Amino acid sequence: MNDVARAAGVSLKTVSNVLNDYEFIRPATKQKVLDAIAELGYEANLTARSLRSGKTRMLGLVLSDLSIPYYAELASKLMTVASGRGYRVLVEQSGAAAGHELSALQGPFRQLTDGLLFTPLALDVETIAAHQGSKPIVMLGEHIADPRFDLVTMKNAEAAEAVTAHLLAGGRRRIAVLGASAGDTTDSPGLRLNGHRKALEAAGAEFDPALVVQCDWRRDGGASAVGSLLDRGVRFDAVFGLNDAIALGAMHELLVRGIKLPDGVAVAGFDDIDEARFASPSLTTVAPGMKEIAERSIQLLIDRIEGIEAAPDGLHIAAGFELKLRDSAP
Amino acid sequence: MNDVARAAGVSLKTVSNVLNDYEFIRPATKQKVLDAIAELGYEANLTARSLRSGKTRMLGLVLSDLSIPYYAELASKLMTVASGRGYRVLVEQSGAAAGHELSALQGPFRQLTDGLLFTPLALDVETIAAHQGSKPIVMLGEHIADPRFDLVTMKNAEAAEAVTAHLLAGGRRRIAVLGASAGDTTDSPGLRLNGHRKALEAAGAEFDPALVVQCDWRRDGGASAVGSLLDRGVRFDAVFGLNDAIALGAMHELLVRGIKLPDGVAVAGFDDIDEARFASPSLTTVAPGMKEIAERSIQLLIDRIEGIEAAPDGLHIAAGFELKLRDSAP
DNA sequence: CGCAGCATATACAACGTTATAGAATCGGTG
DNA sequence: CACCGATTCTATAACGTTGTATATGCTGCG
Repeated sequence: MNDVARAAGVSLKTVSNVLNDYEFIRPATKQKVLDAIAELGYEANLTARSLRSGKTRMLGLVLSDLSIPYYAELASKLMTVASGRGYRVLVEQSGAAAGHELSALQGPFRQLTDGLLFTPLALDVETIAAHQGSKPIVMLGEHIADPRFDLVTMKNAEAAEAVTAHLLAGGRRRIAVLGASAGDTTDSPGLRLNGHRKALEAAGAEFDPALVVQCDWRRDGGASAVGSLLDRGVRFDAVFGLNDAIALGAMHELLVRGIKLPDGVAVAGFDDIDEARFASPSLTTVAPGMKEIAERSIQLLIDRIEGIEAAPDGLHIAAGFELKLRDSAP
Repeated sequence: MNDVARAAGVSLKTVSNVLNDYEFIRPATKQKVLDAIAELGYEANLTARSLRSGKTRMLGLVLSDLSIPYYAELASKLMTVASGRGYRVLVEQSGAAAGHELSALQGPFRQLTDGLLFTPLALDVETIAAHQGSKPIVMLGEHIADPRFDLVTMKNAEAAEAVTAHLLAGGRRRIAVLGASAGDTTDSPGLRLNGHRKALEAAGAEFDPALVVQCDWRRDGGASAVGSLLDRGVRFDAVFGLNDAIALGAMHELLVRGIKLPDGVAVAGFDDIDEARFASPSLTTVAPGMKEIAERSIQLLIDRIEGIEAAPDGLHIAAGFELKLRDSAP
């Protein structure tokens, strides 16, 4: 920067002012500086800028594992949106382990970022509240629905209700639900299960707890969950996987066992990952407005970082959803 | 750091020395400093450290799009490996556009990272060579196989040869190859096609150019490629998708058109993404040693960064592969 | 014509760390 | 007991930027 200043015949600070769009600079001066910058191929040192300003223009994204398609697609969209606003995204994989989540919240990772997009899976609200630090955090997902935190999420209950309503409309009466959690009704599985039950009630259909199975939110979770139902001789004519991975795993297991889809059993999922469109049969599912989630969470986080006080604290945003009817449950 | 120094009754630099494992420090002094650090909850400022040392302990990863499962899985593994060596990975999506690739090579992104893992898809070798800068770069993939650059890749030709040999051994004679490129024989599609031809030759089978189709390396590419073959009435009894996404898309299209897998047409892919195991039928493919690729590329890049001169310049590493036989081509 | 007041540019210090060079301490040796 | 080398510690100056306060022109008004 010194060289640029000398070449342009101005002071160091004037160069800095030009770079920072300081208001009171004569056009002629500004042009001289810009010319000198172009001629010398100067690029500002971001590390020094960060040290002085206290900002890194990086957003932290904490998720369990990038190799999970839903998170990969989300991360990709978040990066694109952030990039348009002049920020980068630094990803940290927690493996859904409390220890990792905590260190992402407190440690060096936090220092490197101006704000956090956080998908807590293991930590509880109080622990997070106790270690939230001073920089802004926006929660993604449902695990933390607390008035103290900003939250961007999807319409879990409404969307799940729509899925079940669709299955019921198709004449299905015994709908197996795969991927439930252990009793919590405020996390994603809980909310989605609630939506499912609401649709059953609305249609006057019976809710049979024997049709609800807990499992990992992964393909093999869905495969073994549906397998266990079949092995135990539980009858069902539809499967609602609480996410697409579960539904796809279940679909695979059903096909392996010679069950026709969708005639024998209809299958529906949740998330609309890219893969759902190309499964065989293609998977009926719900698109939870991921683009909107990406845009609004980045927007909110950056507003908080830059001190724009548009929204009150603890803002909760739910993106719109869209039912995607495909061959697995037409 | 000043506060820690005061609390421990030593100088600023001694605290710094303790943090940097400087050799000549009395155990007693070191303990005093560590106690003071613990008591005050001090954490070193990474930005200041970077400014002074010129290192950020971040590695750049340039790839086209994180939402592509192969890249997502690779990125996930690279992050885990890097984390074990005390580095973070900063991802930049290029969208396979030359402009983005170039700015990842030169711009602020480069400044933020100590070294680059680069998957160039649009830029040619000479452009890269002209803008490579002074920090280390390790190439991932085949697009740049040049003695001037370090490269970590997979055994494309050998693995593809093994796939085709397997299809031939299963009695298939007319194998459609989906995802070829426009003539280049040194990129991934070219090398894999070469391996395919070598297997044909070894078995004395004829190579029919009409069976080779260019398409995008995505699900819809594979779907439309196999669709066009069927529409044109080209006969084939097997499909070799040059990556899994193509193969899965093709599989979907074949099933939609009522063709039985694997009886009517056998399908094989390349990459062994997680999804391949859970497709219906499960996809026969080749696992290209992604774990090994992640480990060795990070190892090599960090060695270059830290100035460990173990290997000569322009090192080329090819990870081992493993054929995964599944239901689509048993 | 002098001066207030705004527009424009600058000097200097500070952000928190590490590199360099040199000072203090210590045990052992001639 | 002076001196040497090895060990241990420290003072000072960077790294490259931006914030604060201040200086310098310039315009227009009384």
